[in-house]
Amino acid sequence: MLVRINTAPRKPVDGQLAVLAGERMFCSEFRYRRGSEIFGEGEEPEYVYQIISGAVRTYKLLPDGRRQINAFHLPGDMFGFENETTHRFTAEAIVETNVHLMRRTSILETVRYGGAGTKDLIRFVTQNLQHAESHMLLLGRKTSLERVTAFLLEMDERLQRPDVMILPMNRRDIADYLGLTLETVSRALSILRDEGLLRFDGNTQRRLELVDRGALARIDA
Amino acid sequence: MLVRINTAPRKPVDGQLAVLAGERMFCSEFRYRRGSEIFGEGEEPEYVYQIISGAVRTYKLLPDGRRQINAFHLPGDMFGFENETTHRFTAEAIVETNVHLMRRTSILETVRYGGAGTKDLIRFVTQNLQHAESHMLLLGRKTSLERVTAFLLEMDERLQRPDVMILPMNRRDIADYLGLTLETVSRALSILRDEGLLRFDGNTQRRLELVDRGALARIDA
DNA sequence: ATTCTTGTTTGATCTCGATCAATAAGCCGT
DNA sequence: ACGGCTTATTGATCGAGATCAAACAAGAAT
Repeated sequence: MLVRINTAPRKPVDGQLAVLAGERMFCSEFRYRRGSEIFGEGEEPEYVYQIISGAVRTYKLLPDGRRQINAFHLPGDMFGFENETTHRFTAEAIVETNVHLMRRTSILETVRYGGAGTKDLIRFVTQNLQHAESHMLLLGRKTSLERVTAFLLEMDERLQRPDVMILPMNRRDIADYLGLTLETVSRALSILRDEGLLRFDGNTQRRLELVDRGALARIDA
Repeated sequence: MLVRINTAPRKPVDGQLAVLAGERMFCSEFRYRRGSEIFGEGEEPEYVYQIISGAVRTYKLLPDGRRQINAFHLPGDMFGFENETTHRFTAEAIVETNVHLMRRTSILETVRYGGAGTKDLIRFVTQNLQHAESHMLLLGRKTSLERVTAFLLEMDERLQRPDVMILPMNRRDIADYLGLTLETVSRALSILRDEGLLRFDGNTQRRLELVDRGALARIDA
């Protein structure tokens, strides 16, 4: 029997960025090592990025080091667009990551001249906003078990429900995304495992299999 | 000595909506009673709103009634724009509220035909996103005292630092905005009062005066 | 004024998730 | 394979904020 795992990107990678800027736009490629910074909060935005392979986290820090991850970006996803003169958060490669990048000014020109990409740009920003709004509900009002379950279902969907899900991020990243500690994330995963809703696959804790998506969906209020 | 309070709107109310749609656009007026719903989550979006006077809360609910308020809207603010076919949250008047409203389709047409309002629309959505991103940091990582302080400073700024700030929303609204309970909000306010950073003005708890904005800013990490 | 309702504060106690701590399990390079 | 390092799990304890509860204050209606 064939087991689908999410090692290879499953979304078409050509889409959004090209649409946004018009097909003939120059689009170079770049590779970031695991853990390296792609851009920092407060820096001037030069490029817009689309992930070819790998994974990226974007986050904000408080002065004392507390971290809130806004979003994880997976193959096919765009990130880094700014309307202002500074980046509002930091972006880092979670694993070795290949991206397409394109000058931000190219995209702004598209908008200025009423290009076809304008609607897509509005849709892109709106989708980010939509994600942020549901994440506020999670952060403000959900329990730890609900948060972890919501995270699993979000990743499951974005990876197109693979049989075995390979998470690129560690427990601390998940915790900083969900407003929890890594211990609480680990405990919640253990509970879900003990109740038979998911399985850790083989001998590594980053591969997991959602056994009962229905029951998980019922937990995520 | 003249004491500035925020009973009257201080921002020009003409701005955004008119710019967005073009000056000649038809723009009617409407009044909502205290507590009444302006639109509900899941409904089809018909209008975009700009507040003339009053205040509005927008929120999401979980099935069991837990509520997360995304944002408060004050005189001059626009809200209710949707790119999708349904509203992503509910909007209610907090107090008696007068709005300008304009058909959503008019605004979408402006974008379709590459109107001057397109850039403003992108800026509008981006500002919402920006607010949501910093609110995620608050909800995920700040303490109750930091949250309440951040709320006070946010309102202070949006009301243009009046000498006496009149909050239109009650403690429960503030709590549901900050991911806390109303008791915790009340306790935090009492702490700030006891430490001399703010005063309750006269005999009502909704009027307050920020005595030491510097100290408040230092608390809000 | 008086009553009713709604909103706010304050206190007592509880609980969920944080913190502290130890162990275990992978991963990587040699 | 081995050792060194990072990541994850699990247990014990703590504490910030929730919950439960009561008293109090402020409007609004009569």
